[in-house]
Amino acid sequence: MERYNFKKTEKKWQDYWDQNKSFISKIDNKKKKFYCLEMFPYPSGKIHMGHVRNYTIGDVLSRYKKMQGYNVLHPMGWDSFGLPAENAARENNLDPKIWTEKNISIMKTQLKRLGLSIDWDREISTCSKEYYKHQQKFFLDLYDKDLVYRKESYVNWDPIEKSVLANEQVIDGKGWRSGVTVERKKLNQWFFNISKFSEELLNGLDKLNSWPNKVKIMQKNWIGKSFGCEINFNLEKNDQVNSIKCFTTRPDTLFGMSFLAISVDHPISKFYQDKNDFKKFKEECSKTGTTEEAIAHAEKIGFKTDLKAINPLDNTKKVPVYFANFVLMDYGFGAVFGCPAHDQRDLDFAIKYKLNVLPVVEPNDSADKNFLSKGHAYTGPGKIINSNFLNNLKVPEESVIKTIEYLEKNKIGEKKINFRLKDWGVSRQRYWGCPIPIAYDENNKIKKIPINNLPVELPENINLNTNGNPLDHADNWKNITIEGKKYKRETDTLDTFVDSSWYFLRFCSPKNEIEGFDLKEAKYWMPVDQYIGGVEHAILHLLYSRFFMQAINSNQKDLNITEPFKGLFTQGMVCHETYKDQKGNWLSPEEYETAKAKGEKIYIGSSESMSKSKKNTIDPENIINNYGADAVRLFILSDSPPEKDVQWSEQGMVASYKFIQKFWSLHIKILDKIDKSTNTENQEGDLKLTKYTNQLINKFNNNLEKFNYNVIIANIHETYNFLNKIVDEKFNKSTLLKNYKNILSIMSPIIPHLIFECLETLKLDIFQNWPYVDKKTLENETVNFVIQINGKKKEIFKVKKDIDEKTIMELIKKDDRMIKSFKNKKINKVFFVKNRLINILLV
RNA sequence: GGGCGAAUGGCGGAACUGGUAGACGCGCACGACUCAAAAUCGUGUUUCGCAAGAAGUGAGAGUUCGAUUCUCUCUUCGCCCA
Repeated sequence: MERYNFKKTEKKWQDYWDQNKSFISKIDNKKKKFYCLEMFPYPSGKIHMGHVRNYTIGDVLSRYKKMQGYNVLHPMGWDSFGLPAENAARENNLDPKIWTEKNISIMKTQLKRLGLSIDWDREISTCSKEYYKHQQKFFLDLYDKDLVYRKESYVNWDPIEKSVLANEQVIDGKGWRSGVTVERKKLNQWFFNISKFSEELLNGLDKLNSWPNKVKIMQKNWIGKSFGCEINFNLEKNDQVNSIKCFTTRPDTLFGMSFLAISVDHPISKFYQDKNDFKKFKEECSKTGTTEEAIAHAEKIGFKTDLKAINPLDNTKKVPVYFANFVLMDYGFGAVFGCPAHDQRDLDFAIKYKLNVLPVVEPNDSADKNFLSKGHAYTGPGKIINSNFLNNLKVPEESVIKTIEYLEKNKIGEKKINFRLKDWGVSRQRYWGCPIPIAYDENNKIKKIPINNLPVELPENINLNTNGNPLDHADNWKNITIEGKKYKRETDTLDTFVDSSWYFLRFCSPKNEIEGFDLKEAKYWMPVDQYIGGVEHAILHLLYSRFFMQAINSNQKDLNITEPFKGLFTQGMVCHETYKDQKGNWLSPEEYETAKAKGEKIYIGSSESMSKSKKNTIDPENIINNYGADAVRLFILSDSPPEKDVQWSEQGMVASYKFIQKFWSLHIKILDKIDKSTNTENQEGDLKLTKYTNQLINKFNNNLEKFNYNVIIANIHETYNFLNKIVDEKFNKSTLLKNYKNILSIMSPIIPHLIFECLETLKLDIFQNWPYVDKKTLENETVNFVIQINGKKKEIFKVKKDIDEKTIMELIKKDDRMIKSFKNKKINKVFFVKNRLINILLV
């Protein structure tokens, strides 16, 4: 018997798909479209297991939808701008473009070896000028619409990358890529006015029914809509300032106010900037970083001013004004009032500076009443106390609204909605990114690069070994003349998140030279029906893409699509055990094997997501070489639900490989069986086979729609076991062929190479349609009927369908074991559930 | 500190709207083939018990004839935010 040669067969079908352009997609108005998109990769050099998992999940879905008759768009491209290319180029003294293109070519070959049903004619690369040309146009469009602006602002400065990071790119006070503590720095920066769409981005979430709830909640929290009011605090007579404006969500705690805290960047700070102790304090604050998280963890420190703020509800009460490190200039107005009894941060601050603490909310639950003696601020429900005319209001239902009403009536404050979402800083001080199509005249006035001069191309052959941004030093490129006037180019390039914020649109018409996307094509293909990628992009990339769609839509109403991704699926990570030697160095799985063989002592650590830094990676290329693409696809889907992390297991991988081999052997047997069968055989067996097949299709349908791919793999194993068991029985030839064909068909999205080969040996069409379920055959004429005594399972009777209570009771009374159970007992009550069970309660 | 989610054999994990817990795979054990091993095939595998039987889905309660599934409290873990 011939062994299945995966190398030969997989190559054969991959070439076939390529040559026959099997997965090329075109608009077809007669067909329903299905746009399946996986997050495109960064061309780092080689594909990793995370890619394998991501693209296999998408491929299964694409192939399934195609078989169901959808016109499927399943493209692939490269998120090819970014720092690694610049670093690699610097280290190896070559052009980032060459490095990137080489990587793309390697990774493309690797992806093709997975047998993905991708329309490669639509391949795009964000670092190509054909792509970023349009991005520059978008930028200028947004600029015209006031959705892009330039301002001086404090930024998170990554000293390793020598670049600015967005707040979202700062994790634990450290750069998300470099892992180094970020610093504060003031720079002129370009911003996208994402906060203009705060309300739309928040409301849009409600319509996204096919998004994981988790992601929607994360976005909602990120946008952070809060309801409150702004209050104007008058200051005790002062020459320089009269009042300070604050935003608060808790105006109802005003009577508990014991200080006012303002940011060190607050306009008032200009009156203090010459004072040495203030300078020192400000410097101290700058060490904290600008993220909310860093601030929360840092010790609360303040700098007391000589100002006194007057409580607007009781002008006999005056409180000190402090500069404080926990107040940010870009949230609210850079000023908050402190009510220590009901805000932990304020309480910490008040204790440190020995300020008054007056409780103004009495907790509902008496157990909470002594909160202050425990050092806790109380933020829960209750009623207002110690607050004059506000007393006895219910917190929070009445208190906030009633206080705001009062403040508005007396013109002290105003109702206000505040968002946590800040504008998106897109300037990066790097070479390898999309140039910003802007120049400055000698007065530093902004000049848009004329459309005809686009794209602004990156200069080639420039020195990357400079301090800071290499473009700053590229004088030939930087100095330009437009319409006879001299200008200097903007040398910042765009954050790479900009590149990925509209690539899904580009895929609709990737070769259009005039526009970023063709309206007709975009209207047909958009939105993406199923987007698949890692949950790590739950906030940034998805929010930015949604912003872009809003912005484009406000520009081009005809498109009439505000949400780019109709469905979202976030897959889990691929994990592997970690190993360390005695010196504490990480070991790769191969090094671990070698060291173990030598008898060295190795520490086996927890299983963690595969990463180069922990060396616990497995190279997909080796795996494909050893076991083949189908086996890898099968394994990567088999062990865990796709949304959860999966544990890489060599044994599991081998099992999948063996399964492919086993299935091929079985296929040879079935081929022979079909050959030798005639058209008159074994009614009972035929029915059994037909029934099994239909039930299987039904299971596949349900499980595929719900992304239960691991269960599908279990179904495939069961099917093998079933076929293997019945292969020696006799069947009607056409029944056998038809059912077997359907079984093969539904397996083909998972292990396409093997199945195409099987279908070919059967001389059948290799592109099968998805089979329909024959509903009639789903029903069984017998059921397994459960007999319970006092709610516990005792027996299972195989009985005719729709058996009634009386008949089943007769059967029970004849059954020996049941008779034993009934001995000396009386039947108290009987619960009968049709076709399922009977529960007999005995006393 | 807040939000969301999870917890099922030695392991990864199944179980439709409350109705046969442990599908499928790994591992393990035994058997067949073999001089032997690997590979392959077969059988078994929640725990306790020789068995009859009993217990059993993180812990504890509740609702129900019946709870892995619903409710409450707690523990641990994960993710996000502070």
